[in-house]
Amino acid sequence: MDSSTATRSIVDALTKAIVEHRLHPGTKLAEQKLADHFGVSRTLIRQALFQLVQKRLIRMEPARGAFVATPSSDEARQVFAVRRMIEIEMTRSFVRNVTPAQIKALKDHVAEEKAAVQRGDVAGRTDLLGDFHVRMAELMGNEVLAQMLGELISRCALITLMYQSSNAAEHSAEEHSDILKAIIAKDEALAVKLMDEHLRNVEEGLALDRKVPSNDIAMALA
Amino acid sequence: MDSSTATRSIVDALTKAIVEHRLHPGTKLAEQKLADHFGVSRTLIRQALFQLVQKRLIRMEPARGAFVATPSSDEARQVFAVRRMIEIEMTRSFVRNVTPAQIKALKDHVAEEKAAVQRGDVAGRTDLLGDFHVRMAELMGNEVLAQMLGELISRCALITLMYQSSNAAEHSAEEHSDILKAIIAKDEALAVKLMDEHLRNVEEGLALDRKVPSNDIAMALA
DNA sequence: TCGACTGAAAGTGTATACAATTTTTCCATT
DNA sequence: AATGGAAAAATTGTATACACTTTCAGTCGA
Repeated sequence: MDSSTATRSIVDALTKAIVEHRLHPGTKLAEQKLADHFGVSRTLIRQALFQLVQKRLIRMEPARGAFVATPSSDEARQVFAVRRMIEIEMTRSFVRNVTPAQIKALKDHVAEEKAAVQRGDVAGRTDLLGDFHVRMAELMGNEVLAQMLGELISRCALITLMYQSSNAAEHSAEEHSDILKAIIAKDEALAVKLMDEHLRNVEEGLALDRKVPSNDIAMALA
Repeated sequence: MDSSTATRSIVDALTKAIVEHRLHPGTKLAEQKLADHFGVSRTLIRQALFQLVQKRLIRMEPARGAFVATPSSDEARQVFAVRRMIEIEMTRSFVRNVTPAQIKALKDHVAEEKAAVQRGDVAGRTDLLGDFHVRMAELMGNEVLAQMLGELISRCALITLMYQSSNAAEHSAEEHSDILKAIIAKDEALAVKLMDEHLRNVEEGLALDRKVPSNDIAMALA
């Protein structure tokens, strides 16, 4: 009946599966299998897949099908560069207009993060760490910003899975806490500096130089 | 044959038509008419429309069809706010790493802008004015950035059409020229300041407070 | 004349059919 | 056993069919 809702729910489900690492980079997404799983025809699956291509979460190869995206290290660096651009200014703007309610919301969020870290809930922690940034955007009341940042962070979820090194962002939660303190103190320069460093730390925690297993023989031997 | 290419070309054609103001905000996009026009079945049109929804260039109403988007003034302000966030930092980063080749490319672009202004080529001018910003992103070699900024500027094309006031950004070309001068002088602070002001000028040149003709009677009478 | 009902026309939402391509399987050949 | 290749199976790309919803025109009644 309602077109948007049907395919949208498929898009959401697949997005969630990819972001939550239940579908790994490179995985083939066969249309009929997805159709069977969701109990719909391939038509709707196809519509959903094309939307996921736009979100850069999958890629489609002509006549070969859809695959979960495998972002290159170059792309990863670019995504982080854009995140820094957006989030530095977002932080600046946030500090300037911050309200008590916003501070409380972020405090609650950081508390949740710490709780997840404490109880060793890796999946929950990863989720929450990304959400902190989207939460800031939402709290600013800028849906366009929240939307764009959300998409960038979805891509970061893929990137993280591909390039995660052992010493992956362990202290992100602490860094969030520090950023929040600077925000509360209305120390614009410090908050911006901490946010910039935080994002650089996350990026440096990745092994972006590591060779990624490739199916392409030509590339592997280059 | 090649799926991506077929529907992609439809997406591109429709995007171009919307951005170039050949399709006005609110226009109904009937699937069969589009299918006839492009000489394909509704299946492909549908796939294209769903992608355009993701690009926020159209909206789809359940069982009622697709319409060219009519961004609200709130959304317009948010889009500009995000543009400022991105472009301020982009400018900063650009100045820091600028090369002679990049300067030449921007000089050429500004020259084209001025030529378009001179000969009263309104359509060409509008195009070029947006392209200046995307061009900067491209020159930085960050495709992710260029892509995102491109999408934001596409939305600005719609916004401009809806809220354009008489004294619309006449001197954008000059402002671009001034920004470029600051870049050449490697005056980071000035370049950033000029870019910020430029984007604010463009936004203020719009009549975002003006009531927009609405088909929704309830809203029109509110 | 105006308004509400009714049926037809048009349009959307989804499934299915079918051609074209890719992948797999299996057998023959070296 | 390894290689090559042809037939079969599976998968994608596109069109079409059909149910359901909205829109519109025309008619009837007040």
